[in-house]
Amino acid sequence: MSSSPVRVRFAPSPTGMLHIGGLRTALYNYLLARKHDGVFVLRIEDTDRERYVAEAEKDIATSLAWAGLSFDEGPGVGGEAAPYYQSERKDIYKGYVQQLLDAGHAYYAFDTPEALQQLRDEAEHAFSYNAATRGALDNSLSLTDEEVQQRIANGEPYVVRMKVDHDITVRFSDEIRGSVAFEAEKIDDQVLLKSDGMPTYHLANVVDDHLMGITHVIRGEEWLPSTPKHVLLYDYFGWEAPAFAHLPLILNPEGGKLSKRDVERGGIPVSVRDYIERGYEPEALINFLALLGWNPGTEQELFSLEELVEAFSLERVGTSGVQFDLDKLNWFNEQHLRRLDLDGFVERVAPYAPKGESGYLRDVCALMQDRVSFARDVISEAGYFFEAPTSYDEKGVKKRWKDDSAMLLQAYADSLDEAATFDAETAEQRLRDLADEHDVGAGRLIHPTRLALSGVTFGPSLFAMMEVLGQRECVSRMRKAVQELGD
RNA sequence: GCCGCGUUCGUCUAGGGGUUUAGGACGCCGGCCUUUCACGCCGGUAACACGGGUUCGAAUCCCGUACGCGGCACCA
Repeated sequence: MSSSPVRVRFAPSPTGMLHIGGLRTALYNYLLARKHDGVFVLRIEDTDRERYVAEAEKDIATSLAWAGLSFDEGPGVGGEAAPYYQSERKDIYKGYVQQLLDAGHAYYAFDTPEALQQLRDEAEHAFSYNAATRGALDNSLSLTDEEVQQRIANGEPYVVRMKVDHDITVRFSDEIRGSVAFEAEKIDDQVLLKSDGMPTYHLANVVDDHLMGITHVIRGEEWLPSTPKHVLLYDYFGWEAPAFAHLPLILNPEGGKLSKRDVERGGIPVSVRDYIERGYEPEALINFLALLGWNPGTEQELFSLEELVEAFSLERVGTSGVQFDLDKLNWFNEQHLRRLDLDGFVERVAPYAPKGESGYLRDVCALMQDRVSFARDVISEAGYFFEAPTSYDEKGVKKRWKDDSAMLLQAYADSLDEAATFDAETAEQRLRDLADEHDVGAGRLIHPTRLALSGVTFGPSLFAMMEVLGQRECVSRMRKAVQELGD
């Protein structure tokens, strides 16, 4: 275990609801921080005013809180490196851009977005703003100083681009993939400062990670191709780059990038919010996500968040894209539901339950905990605990309701009605006695009784169920069934 | 098109030169338990992308091919 002060950050962009892949990125960051008694920072990368969604930031906070991923520094909690909104750090970036400009590592460019788009459209393969093309473009490297100053003074919009020198190879080590190399001539002169005065991700990300003392940048694999730009930037500033770890992408069941479309197509929700709404337990989603791309090297599958912290390491994160399997998530949900103690389980079910006596819900839960995949199933699959059946399963009736059922059920109801005490044991005793009396198998009574009480042919142990339902309710439902189904 | 990353059962994965008749989990199939249905337990199904090397020996190392994914914005 390392004793170096680990500082990691999760830096989502508030452009939409928190993505499931984003939650996994946050989780891995969180795990590394907690594992090494480090610091987990939340930073909001809101430099894109065009795509800003006000609701998004709240969703990020809500989702992280729901998942149990607490952060040590960030919006709301503050910290030494505040502010944690990039939009509030504009002046900071300005200074660093100037530093780059002064050192000749960056330059002004006046090309309009439209002009660049046209170049891209006209290019045979792909247009790149780089050492080979910049001389013919509208920037401070092709213009005289006076002209540049004049145009800026005139209020002409401009951007600042990083000047990437060619004929070098940018190498860096990725914690997950090992050594990665890119030829500088393939890297373009990335815009660092947009014409609206906002930094781009690349600049802001490097400056902030350095200023915030980030030691490990853990992010999705989609960032791998732009990492050489970041490495170059650290170099220009004379800063030591943090360790990089690029996580394999989460794929949809067809093997493509998980997108909104997958919600309708494969039933795979993309937003964390959707998982919350569908009733997944946070422990299950976290456990599932942790194992999606990482494995502990043991055969343990079920983990609490604390256990994940204990077991986690970057070295055991995989390298290839992983497909999302809803069946397995569902299995984790069942497993985590069963791990709960009864009171804990009741807490999860309570929000779905009709108002009523809490002791009763607890009794129902005790019978249902091992039988459901989702907490709400207790209510949806065993509604008969809360309301008498209004109909009887047709196929069940056909199979289980015999000629003598009405008569037997009537007799059983009468017998139970007279009982001085009522619990599972007496219910069973009286049923077996009655069966003996009429010289029929117990099943002849058990099945029609279940049908009468629940309307369906499946469910928890009949006698346990009867005890929970209570004497009066059982007798009444049985008599009603005799009337309804007759003979 | 260019650049990068990847490739073990359908899916998540273990394994990192001989311990492998390639292990576990989900799913699926079968059985046991239960006069219900589940849970649980037991068993089964199913994989090293391909081709060359290196080596006494390769799923494991190297090269190539194929395929997949990602990136190539004044988006992150």
